[in-house]
Amino acid sequence: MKMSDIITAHILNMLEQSEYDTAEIQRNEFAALIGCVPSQINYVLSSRFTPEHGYVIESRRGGGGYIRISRVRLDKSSALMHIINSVGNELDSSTARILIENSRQAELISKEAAELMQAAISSPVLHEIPPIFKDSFRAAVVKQMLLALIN
Amino acid sequence: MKMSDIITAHILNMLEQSEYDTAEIQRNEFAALIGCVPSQINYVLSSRFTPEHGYVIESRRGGGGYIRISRVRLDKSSALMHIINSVGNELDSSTARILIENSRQAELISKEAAELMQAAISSPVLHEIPPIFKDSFRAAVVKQMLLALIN
DNA sequence: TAATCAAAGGTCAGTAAAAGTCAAATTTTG
DNA sequence: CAAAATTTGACTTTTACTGACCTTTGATTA
Repeated sequence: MKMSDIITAHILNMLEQSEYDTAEIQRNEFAALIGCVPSQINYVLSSRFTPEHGYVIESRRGGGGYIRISRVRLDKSSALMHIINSVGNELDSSTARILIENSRQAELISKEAAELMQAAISSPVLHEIPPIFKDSFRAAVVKQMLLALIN
Repeated sequence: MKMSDIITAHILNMLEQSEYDTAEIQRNEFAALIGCVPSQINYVLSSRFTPEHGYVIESRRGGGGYIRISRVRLDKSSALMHIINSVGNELDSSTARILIENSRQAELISKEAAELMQAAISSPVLHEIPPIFKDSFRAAVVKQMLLALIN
């Protein structure tokens, strides 16, 4: 396996562990741990953790220096999160449909995702559960599916 | 026997062995093994493993580079329809999860679609409906969502 | 306080390791 | 024989890795 892939995997793993999508390393120490030359860390960061890839790098030199890698939430994510939060515990049929259409219009979700969401709350599915639960079910499905698109 | 046929046979054989219809080679190494010039691998790939023939090629240059050949199913729709038909009126949690994972592995559905499907039948959603309805609900959701991907 | 030192991280250019391209030469096929 | 397919290798581009040297920062010392 390539050194750069190993380094990438390590960082990704740290980000995964982290609650705030942030990993902090000390370059020399980290390089020694993995067994590569320090400058290779920079290579990996600049080739695979760029802003285009959705990451932000901050660092500090000198004693007690560090390199911090953060996964940034794209704007879409926060917009979606906003929508999710606006959905209460119940969601009726037409509001749900409009919400999905609007998200699609705003390009927050793909055409495929929109179709999948409509399918998940379509009549054949609702037919399987008692009427009393429909609105809370719709709310839960829509929220969970939008949430899946953020992660 | 022609060199290009030998190369083709080797690749086909690797695909045959592979569980997920994917073969990965290193061009120089593979060429040396077979006893041909490296660029001939490209010739074979571009003349016999094209998308029209049902294959997708991915590659990476540089140290540790590779060429990956994958056989893609052209007939995704009928494969999906087959799966839909195999689902009865009830679907338990782990069978559903495996079904989605397999569809994903077989590249019948996108990563996003797989995540959306898992989200649609995740615990927070199921929590909204009485236990007795869960299995029939799962079956309906999965079928409707896969159906949406066909249309 | 100013000068100095040590401990980080940053940069860059050079080398190596792949894969890609293309056109000329050769072989196969109809 | 003529056209199509195959083979080859010289040259290009991309990606990975390394080490020498540079800059920044914080601490210590005269």
